[in-house]
Amino acid sequence: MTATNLTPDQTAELADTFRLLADASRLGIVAACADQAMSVGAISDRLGLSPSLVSHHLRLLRAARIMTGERRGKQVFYTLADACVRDVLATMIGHQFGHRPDHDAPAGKVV
Amino acid sequence: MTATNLTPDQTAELADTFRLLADASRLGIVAACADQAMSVGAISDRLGLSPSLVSHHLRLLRAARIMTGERRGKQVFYTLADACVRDVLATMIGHQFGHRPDHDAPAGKVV
DNA sequence: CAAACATATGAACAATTGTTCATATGTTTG
DNA sequence: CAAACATATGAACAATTGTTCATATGTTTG
Repeated sequence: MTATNLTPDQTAELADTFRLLADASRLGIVAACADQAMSVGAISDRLGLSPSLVSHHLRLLRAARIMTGERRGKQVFYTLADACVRDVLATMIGHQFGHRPDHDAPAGKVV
Repeated sequence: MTATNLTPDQTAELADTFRLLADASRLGIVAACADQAMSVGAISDRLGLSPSLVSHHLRLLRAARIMTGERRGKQVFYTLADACVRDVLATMIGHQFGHRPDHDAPAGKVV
């Protein structure tokens, strides 16, 4: 399946997945849990986000099956649900950083 | 560089990139141009989007250096700027499709 | 069982953003 | 140069969404 042949439905679904990675708080949560499972409180502390906010975001990530949570005592530990997002992150990190994107190129003259 | 060690700035920057892929119209444009350069009009026809809308989106994709345009006569042909997005798309398409995501899992009981 | 802790949820609001419509800019052809 | 075509841009609006605050649910410990 090549990227050119995506059905509108597949495109929309894929866009939905990207949308969940398209917020700094949420992406931070995902990245923080990429290597080891982390409790909500630990994520909250690490990223400096309120536990409530982290929980809200985790709900979205759970619903999209990007992350899963497992309760251990009072705490709930979250990890990436599968290798997919990890791979995407690895690809992005490998490419993205190195050439400065320097936002907002003048758009007038294209050529 | 592991995903866990992203600085807040890097996280925000990466999220910005994901945000551009997080809209069905824009992702459709990117996917359509993944294999060969396409004119604005051709993209517009293929996806059933107004030329104006396509142009607006292309401006964002250009500014983020995800796509580049080259004028040939009256038309401007667009392609992916580098292999990065192509790789990300390939990774996503490889993983994502096959296991139905079936949105909105009940969130109450985590375990 | 009550208290303390950890996480989850709902409502409300500000802010962002995708789309449309009208118009401008750039390019070729008669 | 005027007309026709292709693309780009700006303003305006509806809709989506991230965050906060208050409160609820779940779990352990005295």
